Amino acid sequence: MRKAAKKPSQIPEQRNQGRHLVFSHIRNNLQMARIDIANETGMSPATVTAITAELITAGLIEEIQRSPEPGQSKRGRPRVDLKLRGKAHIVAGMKLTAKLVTAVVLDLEGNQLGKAQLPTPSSVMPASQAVQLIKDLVEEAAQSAGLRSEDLSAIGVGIPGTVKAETGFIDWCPMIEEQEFNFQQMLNEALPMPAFVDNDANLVAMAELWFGLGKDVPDFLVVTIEQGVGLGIVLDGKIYRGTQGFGAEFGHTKVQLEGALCRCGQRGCLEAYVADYALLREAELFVHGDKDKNSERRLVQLYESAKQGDHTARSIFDRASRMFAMGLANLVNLFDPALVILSGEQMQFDYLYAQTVFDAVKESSIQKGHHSPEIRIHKWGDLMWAKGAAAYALEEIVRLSIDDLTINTNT
Amino acid sequence: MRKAAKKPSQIPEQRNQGRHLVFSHIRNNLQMARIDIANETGMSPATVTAITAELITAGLIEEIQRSPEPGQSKRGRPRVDLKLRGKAHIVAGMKLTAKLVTAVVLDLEGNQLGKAQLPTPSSVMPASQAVQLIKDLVEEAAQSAGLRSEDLSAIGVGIPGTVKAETGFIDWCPMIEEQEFNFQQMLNEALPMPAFVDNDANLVAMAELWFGLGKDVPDFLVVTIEQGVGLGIVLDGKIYRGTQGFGAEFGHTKVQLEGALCRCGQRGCLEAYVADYALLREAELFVHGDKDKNSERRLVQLYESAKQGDHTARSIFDRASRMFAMGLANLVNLFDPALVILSGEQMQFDYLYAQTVFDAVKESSIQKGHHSPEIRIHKWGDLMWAKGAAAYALEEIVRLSIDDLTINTNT
DNA sequence: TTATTTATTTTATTCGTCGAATTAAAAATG
DNA sequence: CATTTTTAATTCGACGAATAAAATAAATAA
Repeated sequence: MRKAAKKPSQIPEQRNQGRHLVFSHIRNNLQMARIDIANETGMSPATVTAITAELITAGLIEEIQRSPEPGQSKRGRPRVDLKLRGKAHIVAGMKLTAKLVTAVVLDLEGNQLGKAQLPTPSSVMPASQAVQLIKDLVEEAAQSAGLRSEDLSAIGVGIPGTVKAETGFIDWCPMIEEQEFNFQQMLNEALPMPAFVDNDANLVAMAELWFGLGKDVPDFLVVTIEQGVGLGIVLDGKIYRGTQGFGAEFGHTKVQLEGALCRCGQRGCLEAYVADYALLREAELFVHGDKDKNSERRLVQLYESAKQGDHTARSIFDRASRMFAMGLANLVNLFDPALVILSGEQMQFDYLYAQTVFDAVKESSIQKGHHSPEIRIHKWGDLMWAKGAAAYALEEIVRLSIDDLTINTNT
Repeated sequence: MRKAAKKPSQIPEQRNQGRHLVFSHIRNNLQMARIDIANETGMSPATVTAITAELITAGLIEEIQRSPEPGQSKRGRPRVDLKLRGKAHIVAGMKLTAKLVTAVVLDLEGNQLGKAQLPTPSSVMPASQAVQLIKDLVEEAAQSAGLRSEDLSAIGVGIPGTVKAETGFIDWCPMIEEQEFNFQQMLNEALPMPAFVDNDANLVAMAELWFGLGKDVPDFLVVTIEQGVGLGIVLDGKIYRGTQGFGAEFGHTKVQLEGALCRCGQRGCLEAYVADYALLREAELFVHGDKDKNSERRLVQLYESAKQGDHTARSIFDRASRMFAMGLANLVNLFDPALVILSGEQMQFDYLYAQTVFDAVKESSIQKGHHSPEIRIHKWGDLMWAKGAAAYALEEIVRLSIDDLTINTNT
């Protein structure tokens, strides 16, 4: 018994697949003509006409006049491009961290219509307070876009911890007091629009998939370095979440037996070597004189020292980058991805994104008859995570819209 | 452009999917009635009748009388079970190693009809010689089953190295002199039946998927310890091969920065701590007196010493098992699988399969709100790898048979 | 023997895709 | 400027596949 039995019959399912296929092709290419959709998907032009007509009626896509080709002018009936209709859905995406909650408002085309930020009242809070916080933030974000929160079709929420994305059930979240509860359900009850909750590590992958470097690549990995080390896995165009919605704990893969203590309580985690707190912990032992109270500034100072050739500071970053390279190499050896994206906001600590790291990764991968995957660095604005959450909301709400289409057409 | 355009139209494709679905359900359950297939797949009974009729006509499945239920006798028309028809396809599977080539003959039901073994003439040989070797072995295996090689529908071949399974193209193989050539094509030209070539690490996973513990689990990992350390990844019921057909190099993930030298030339590979040669290498430094020429016996001696409490011998195995646990924990953290199967033939060195290892894995995985995956040990006979190769051949030949059905029905 | 129950098959209908023919909208031609 | 050519998009009829509903089959219970 490979999969649970499906209730709905198979016939409308076929059409539904077609609709999703057409939609995702238009989304990925930003705009394209029906004939190109037919060619790329292998469907007949007749079918494409039928499906696009449905999607236009539903308001999900619209026609635009193709800007005249700069190249040779061609004869024949000009192709009419289709593109997503931004106004079809406007969503908010937000990311919760211990210090700050950030939200962004996007339309279906990916245009940023507004944003908002609030300080997190306390590093741990009851779920009800988190719901209220999100509610306030949605309101503020909507206002910044000149909208009311009722105008939003959905919201996406990214949190640290263990989340079963299909249901929005939280097993455990460092920011919330409760454990094992359905956060998504709570949000749905408190908010006027549907909410979708996912682990924040997956959000950057989602952002890359919708708006970034992963648009044309079906299999890639996204590694982020923030406070911790995150990993998003995209296989066959979909986020891989593991069987418990808990895969991709890259930051806690072990790179050293009985190694440095990690904040998760274990030893030898990659994070315990490359995360901010790991670097500062080492620096404490050597830095004398006045210490800046602000940990972020202390880190910048450490980095400056290293760049100016301070031996101790240098060795701290050296070890971190070697460990990071080792972890990356392990990923490459296990997944054999087409592309690895190093994605982050604060790319100031570029020692982790240096050529020496890439070289080390390449050397640590099996080489015989094998090309190293492309490793690309992608600097994002500070709203990246929130955008990923918004992308997740868009994906889900579009899925619902298209599925609804099936039901309504059949009545 | 997510996927290359497909030429064949979509209509027969739908039916083909249905056929594969029905077939795999029967295969997984060994035998089941039409009504159960309908319930589990969500298809209507009418469709199941149509598809099973096709498959019966094609000779791939057959009806059997259901053995009367031991429980309460039920009223109504009795269900008629369907099962695979063993005689539909008989295949050989074989595994090539530096010392021995092993073959097994299976029918579609998984019955073992024969087997054969030959010593490998030399540890490295030209491809043409490998082809001849396989040809001889197929002949011998067929004879042992009372068949001629012409009676075989296909053969599956597992080799170490880098193989692109879709085409059977070998990038590099430690046993063969040539590099970057299409081995499958060579075999097809030399043999009367189609051949399918894959990396041997995937074969055990295939064996588990068809005949073993993975039958009911769509996502699992298979770890093998032989000379090296192998990993097969099964996601969504399919072998995951990475973008270059080169994923799952678990043995060469790094567990120690600048660590022990591996035979691959790199340092710190897991294999360099747990493989046979790694253990012997350490033992050399301490064992005095007469050395047994046979490395396998030396290893057994070392193991005996450890069991009898020899401190040095013990520490060698200790470190190996700790490293192994670390590598396993990394897998669990990255993939979050439902099941990890430790599968092997020679399970004599059970220090790697000990409870302490499992405990260490559990402790090295993030635990909050999260269950450790089941870790199961599966001892197979010595033909396991060859059976996996046969399973691969069966899978491919069945796929061809079913796809042919589409074409022939439409004429 | 008849009624009941359950599995399977048959039949009529519906849905979806496709090929072919048609229409649409442009440039090239004369 | 009308006509031809070219390419895109749409329409239409046919066909394949899945389904619901009805019919049939094969057993047990009464």
